[in-house]
Amino acid sequence: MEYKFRDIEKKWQQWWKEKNIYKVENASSKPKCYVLDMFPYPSGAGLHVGHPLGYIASDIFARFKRLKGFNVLHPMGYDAFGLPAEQYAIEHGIHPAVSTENNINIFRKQLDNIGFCFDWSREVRTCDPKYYKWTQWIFLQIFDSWFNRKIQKAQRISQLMKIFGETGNLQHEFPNEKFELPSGKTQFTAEEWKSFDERLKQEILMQYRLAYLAYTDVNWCEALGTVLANDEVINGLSYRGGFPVVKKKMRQWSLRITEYADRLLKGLEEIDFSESMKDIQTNWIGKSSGAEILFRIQAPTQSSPEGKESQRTEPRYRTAQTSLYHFTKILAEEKRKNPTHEEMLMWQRLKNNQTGFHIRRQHIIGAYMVDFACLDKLATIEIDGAYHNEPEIRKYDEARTKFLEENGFTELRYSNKMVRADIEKVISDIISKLSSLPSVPKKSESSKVFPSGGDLEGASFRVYTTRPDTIFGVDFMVLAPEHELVKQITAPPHSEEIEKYLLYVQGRSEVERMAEVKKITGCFTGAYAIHPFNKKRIPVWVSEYVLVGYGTGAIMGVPCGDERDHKFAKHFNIPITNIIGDYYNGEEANPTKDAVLQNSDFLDGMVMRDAIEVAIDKMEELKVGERKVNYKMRDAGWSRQRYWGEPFPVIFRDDIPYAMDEKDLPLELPPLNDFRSAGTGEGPLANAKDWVQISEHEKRDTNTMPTHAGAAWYFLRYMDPHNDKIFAEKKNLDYWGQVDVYIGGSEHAVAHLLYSRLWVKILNDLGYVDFDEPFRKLINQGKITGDSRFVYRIRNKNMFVSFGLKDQYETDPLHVDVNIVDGLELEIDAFRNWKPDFADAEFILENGKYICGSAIEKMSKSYFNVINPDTVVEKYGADTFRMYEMFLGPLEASKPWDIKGIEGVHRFLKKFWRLYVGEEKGLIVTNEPATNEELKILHQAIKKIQEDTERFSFNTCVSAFMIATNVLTDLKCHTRSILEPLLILLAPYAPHIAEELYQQLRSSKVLPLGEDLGGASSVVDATYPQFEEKYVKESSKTYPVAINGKTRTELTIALDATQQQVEELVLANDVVKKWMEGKPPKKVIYVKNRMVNVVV
RNA sequence: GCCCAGAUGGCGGAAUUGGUAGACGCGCUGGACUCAAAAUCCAGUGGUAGCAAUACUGUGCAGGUUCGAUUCCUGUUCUGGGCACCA
Repeated sequence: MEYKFRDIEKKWQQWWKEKNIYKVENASSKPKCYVLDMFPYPSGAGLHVGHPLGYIASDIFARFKRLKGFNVLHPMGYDAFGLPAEQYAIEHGIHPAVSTENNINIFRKQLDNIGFCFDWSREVRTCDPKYYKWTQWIFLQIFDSWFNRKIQKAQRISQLMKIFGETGNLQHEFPNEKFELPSGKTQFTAEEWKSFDERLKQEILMQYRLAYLAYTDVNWCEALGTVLANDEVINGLSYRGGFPVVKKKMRQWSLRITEYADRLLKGLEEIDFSESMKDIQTNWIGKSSGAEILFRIQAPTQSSPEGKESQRTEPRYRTAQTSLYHFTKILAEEKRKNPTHEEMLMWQRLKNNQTGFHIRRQHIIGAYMVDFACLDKLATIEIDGAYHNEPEIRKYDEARTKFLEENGFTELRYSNKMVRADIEKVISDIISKLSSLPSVPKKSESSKVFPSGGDLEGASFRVYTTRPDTIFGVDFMVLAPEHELVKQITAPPHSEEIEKYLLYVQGRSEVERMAEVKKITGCFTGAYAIHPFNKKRIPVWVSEYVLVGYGTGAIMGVPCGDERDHKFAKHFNIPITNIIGDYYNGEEANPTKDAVLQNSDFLDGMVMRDAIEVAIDKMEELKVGERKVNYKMRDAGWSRQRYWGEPFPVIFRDDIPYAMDEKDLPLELPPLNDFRSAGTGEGPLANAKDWVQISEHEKRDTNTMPTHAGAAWYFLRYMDPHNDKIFAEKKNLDYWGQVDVYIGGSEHAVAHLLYSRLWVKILNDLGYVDFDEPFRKLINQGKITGDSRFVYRIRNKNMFVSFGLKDQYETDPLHVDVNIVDGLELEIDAFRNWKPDFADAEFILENGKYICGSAIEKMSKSYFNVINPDTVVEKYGADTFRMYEMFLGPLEASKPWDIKGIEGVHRFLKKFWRLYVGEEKGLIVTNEPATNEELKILHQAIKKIQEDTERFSFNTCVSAFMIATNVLTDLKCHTRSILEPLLILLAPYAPHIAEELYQQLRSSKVLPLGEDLGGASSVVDATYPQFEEKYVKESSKTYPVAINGKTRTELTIALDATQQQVEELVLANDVVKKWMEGKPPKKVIYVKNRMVNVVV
């Protein structure tokens, strides 16, 4: 009987399905094992041979564990929300739900073809309302939580409110250091808390919530009217269309993951992730410790910005008419303390540069006071209340408008009603109007307003440094271009240059800004900072290599100790102070901590390492700085301006977000046909007006959650996938617990893996799950790359030249479908039929053949190098495919797909088959007793395969199967007691052939299955064979014998030989004697079971 | 740029703690079976020299530690990955 793999595989796949072989129960006396693949996104392109690599590995492991007596949870489902489906909908008008469903069906068919043991009764899809109901529910739990730093745990908001009612926030400072109350304070007492109105209370609580709203940057493309993902932006231009992209602030949800930075770091110590994965996460979190130092700004003088110090204490800012200054100033201060409700609302949104513009409130211009002013853009913003409607006031208003116009101001007006109804619209209108205004006319004499020098009374900024010991080596300061002080402190002679520079930086990505170290850019602001200790004047620069989001957005430049600072100083000819003596050679910076400090005032003579603490202590003593732990990680942006994601389960009542009632979940996506964004920066949901606007005072969020949301907890849902009372029953969560083995690509290193770790930690804090880390062990499978083929077209001709001759012509390489290339030789007829353009193509051949070029690249449709697993399975069978994918190399390594080697694996399975089944006779297994040699082969295989499977070294397992099969074939072994255990060993790898042979053995009357292996109804539930040492034990070993480390001969020596016996035996050997050339042996090294070495 | 991983025959790879480098498979060469082919089987296969025994050489490159290094250390070159909205 032939090995008819196609029939066999179809038959058993069907049988497994009918018998529900892969259904897993939540209750079992067996130990549990949870084997999980990373959630796949069902893309329209379907699976290529690279995708199943991890699935095959996890499938083998799951089957292996089941044979070993575990209750194994091995589920599969779909991360079905996401951008590609939405983009497809925009381009083809097909609803994401429809294309996603189609894609899932294709995906499923491809998976089924490979014979995986998934329990499909547990399938989940993130886009299913029954699923995302619980995604929303968990989001609400996060929204209803805050992080108590004292106990390093999340607690309910009600707990926080109770604390506020008792002690205010004196025990729990605002997590966001920049936040301040309308009074300008950052602390409040219990009494004050009680006196706050609802709006302020909610605003304060928002500062603590683990899911919170704030203004954060997006990539905004005005021309496309949409927000773009980072990888849709290239060199500051949109990927589609090449339109300019700028950073824009939008009010969005964030998760306060920064509060968990320390716990996420600590958790890494107890989980089994690869070192590189831990490194990536550690870097991402980016914990460092050092000091935050306060630098005061010295205001530049108008007349001589670079000149000598001015002692002026009066503010330089002179928009106010001098005679009225004091009067209006008092008035302004008065008004600031008693803002109207709407003014306060606005101020919460406008302050602290949230809009990207520096806006002041109750500002005096001339003799007039405006509600808000953006002086960089010469714009004022008025909130028009009833107050302004009185005739007298109106007259005043008109005079003011006239005055402002004459002085080049643009006035923006909004009614109180508008502010109350839709503040978002007002804010986004302000942003867009301000964006369209030119920045302050630089040399306008008519204007009484100068863009700089103002408000500098007490102006200061903070820098974060890990090297406070180098404080006396500071030669310059650098602010991030986005730093809020930049425009304020820039002196007029420099403002044009700065403006230009800021424009340049706006179009640069962070990676570009960090990466290009050779290209040094920057711009002097004209301002000086004052050294906190020696009061030296330090020039303040702006440069793109400082990022606003990291630390304080400002650094102190220490050229002798930091290479980047050094290059900067050299490039701009800034004099360099040497504080490390000989350690600095004048050519390059030296980041040492071992130097003895010089030129460093009170730190002189100290080793840098020790000076760090001394410097910080002194700073704290003088109140110019403080000890500080810093994290590179920022809070996670959780809003997407997209349709195809989970809607936020919140309702805005008068712009204050409130959690939806749990019983109203899920909040389903409204039906929509047009998925283009609203053009205002809002997502497509803004077009569903009825859905968004619930009532006059109630609105929904038009954003949706990122795909990370559904994927942050799906592994919990598999434990109880159909529960409609809770996301998963506690007893199931307790039984299955952590994922024991998680297999997937390293591309998820920071996003998915950090967010799911975060969600589990929060659920753990809130008492829903008992574990703190979701994944006990993580394995990153490598990628299978494609092997592309190229043809070379002669420019402007429909003529193609073979690879070896292409250099004689001017050619362009074109990707050619790998399916019409045999090795490197192009099938010319197939090529002509491939595309109409090539029907008349002519060829220049070498040796009568057209030879293609080749390259290893990502497997991608656009490279025509995609191999569909279906075609491989059709030709060789699923078992061959599974084993070949494993045989290609180590699971974690990336490797190119090469179909050639698959023949060898296929041949192995045929050879394996022939151990059991004769060509004509059918089953040829006998009950002969096994020989010692056969038993040795079997038990060597059991040991090797068991150990290697446990450590995910599947490629060496395949080799081991081949070796065993080769030797047993040579021995003509057909013994049941050898072949039956061997079959079970193979079952995880090649389940179909194993099931077929197992069932043949079972149904054979003369050959009842061995009781010790379970005699189960399916090979899936057989018992894994037990390794027995006695069969592989040997009494002697053939040792390599080396003289001076070079192997010269072999000797068989008894394993229990003593050192002395070995020495005698070895020295008596002729070959050894020859190589010793009569010299006496210095030493004989004998390592038992390894080797012998004679040193002469 | 920063961080990480990797480099072994013509190819994919093996060598688990420093102990016979190249297991296993592909490819290639020769042979058996066959009218022929496919399939299957047998033998050989890192390089150089040699009929052979054997010798020398060999794990990206340059050094070092060691009786002994693919493995450990230092430096270096190249390749791949990550660096915050693809998933």
